[in-house]
Amino acid sequence: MTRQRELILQILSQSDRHLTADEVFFLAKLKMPSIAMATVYNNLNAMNEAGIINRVHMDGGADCFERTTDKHDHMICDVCGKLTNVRFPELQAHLQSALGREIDSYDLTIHCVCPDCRGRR
Amino acid sequence: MTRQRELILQILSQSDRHLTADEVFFLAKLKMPSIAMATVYNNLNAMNEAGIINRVHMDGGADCFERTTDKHDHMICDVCGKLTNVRFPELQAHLQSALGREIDSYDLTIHCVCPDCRGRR
DNA sequence: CCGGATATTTAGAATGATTCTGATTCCATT
DNA sequence: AATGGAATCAGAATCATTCTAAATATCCGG
Repeated sequence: MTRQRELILQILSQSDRHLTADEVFFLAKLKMPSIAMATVYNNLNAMNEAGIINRVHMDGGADCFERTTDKHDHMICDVCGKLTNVRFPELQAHLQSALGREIDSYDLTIHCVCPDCRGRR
Repeated sequence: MTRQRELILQILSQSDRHLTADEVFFLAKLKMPSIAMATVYNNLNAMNEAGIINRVHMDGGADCFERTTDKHDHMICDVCGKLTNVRFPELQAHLQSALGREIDSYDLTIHCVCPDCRGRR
């Protein structure tokens, strides 16, 4: 656990939203001006593989990262593009029994219109 | 519908697996040596937006494309990396009622060990 | 506390997928 | 045959991400 990794993890832990590598880099530079982009990616990748953080793929944009909490899925608003977390506690078991096979993991992203945008129409 | 688009669609329709833009380009060049990569991407994007084909994101690799058939999800083998289609006919309705909101669409990718790799251990 | 092995960081170059650009070609219509 | 609009082409450009090689930090046994 280097100072750089600690800082990156702190940034992700304190953020209330998903951050791109660029955003993490920008925020990290405020606290540690010498930090390099490669370091940000190195640590994001390492922590992602260790399961400490999650990488989230965004269609037509840079990947986002978030501090891992409990297993959850993602919902993207078709109107404003906001990414939020949703939870379906039974889903893995459900898929597993429908498939008749053990599942290691799954990624689910739902596209819908978020409450804010729905109300605004 | 230009000759190029027709060819690209034919290539995807006749393939028994998901193809990257590069693979489509290679196969298209065999039939039409003057075709350009930009044309392949233009048409893949246009047909994807029109719902005629699907773009499938692959972790750490180029996106893949397939001719659209019925709605289905994807399963990637953690061992050999093979991508196969799976169907959960009830899933969208299920997610919708669990979420209490209308869903426009969703993407689900399951990570597991495919039957071939399972048997081989 | 010291020396050396190992891992990490840094800056910038390199990569790879995809998109953009501007000129050209195609096709349908007049 | 002329016109206009859309699609194509080749190659340059872009963007996110990874790689490289040198410098630095960290850790461990003595």
